[in-house]
Amino acid sequence: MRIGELARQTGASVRALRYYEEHGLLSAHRTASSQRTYDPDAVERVRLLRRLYSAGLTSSTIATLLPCVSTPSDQVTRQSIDIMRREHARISGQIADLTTTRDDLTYLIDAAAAFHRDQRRMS
Amino acid sequence: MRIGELARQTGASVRALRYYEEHGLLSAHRTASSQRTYDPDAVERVRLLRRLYSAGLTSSTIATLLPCVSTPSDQVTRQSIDIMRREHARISGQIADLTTTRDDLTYLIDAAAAFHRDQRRMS
DNA sequence: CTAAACCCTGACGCTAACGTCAGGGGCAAG
DNA sequence: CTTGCCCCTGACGTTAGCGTCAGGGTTTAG
Repeated sequence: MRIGELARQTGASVRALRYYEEHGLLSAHRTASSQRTYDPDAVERVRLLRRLYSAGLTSSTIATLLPCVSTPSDQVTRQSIDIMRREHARISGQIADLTTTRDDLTYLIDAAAAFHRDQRRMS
Repeated sequence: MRIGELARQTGASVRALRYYEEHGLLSAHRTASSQRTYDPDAVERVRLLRRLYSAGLTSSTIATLLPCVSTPSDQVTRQSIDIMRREHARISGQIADLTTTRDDLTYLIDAAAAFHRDQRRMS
């Protein structure tokens, strides 16, 4: 598949896909005319990348960890384990914060909606 | 309390606190010489701001919601309720993604650590 | 009184993850 | 052949949330 198709199937922009490649996170074959061609499993790869990005990892962190993900327990170093532990802790903390915030919002929405109903009843 | 003290108690930088004020998220009294002075409850306010930021809200989104937070069920509009609902959904999704990613990491760390132990045993 | 530590207002700098534009090919249909 | 749509490589633009520096007052301990 070509880049436009991959973009459609993953929700990533064409620019973003080139960016991922530029940073060593995604590879492509090339046709004689230099057009990128992707294997079907690139779709899953890109979805993984997007999850990692949205989890707050940076390109270079992802680049360090990807060898572990694609060929588990092969390119493993003490350093990569440390990075994973740090990210694990960071993400756990972030989940806790987000949960707090979400609960705050739940409370606020309930209160606000109730108030809003009352207001309508009064008018 | 002055700005440096507030920074220490919240973990935010002095620059960040001024930035929050600049965007209408934090208010301060001023001494005759223009130095900012904060009420004690500014500490909690700043902590709330940081949670919201780390939950991925932007300054302008926070600015829209803050009236609801500080004076619950007062400045409530349909619009602000919609915003809160959208953010609530977004955050829920983000928590799910983060949980997936964290579980992936847990698995990888276990596998990697085991492999690493084996490697040492072999050498 | 004076030095150290703190605060003020601009205003330019920075990074990440792309957006966007310029300029130029490639290929299938009609 | 040409119209239309997709693709290529630079390379500059953008946005948010601060960092940092310049130049200049202020507060406090001794």
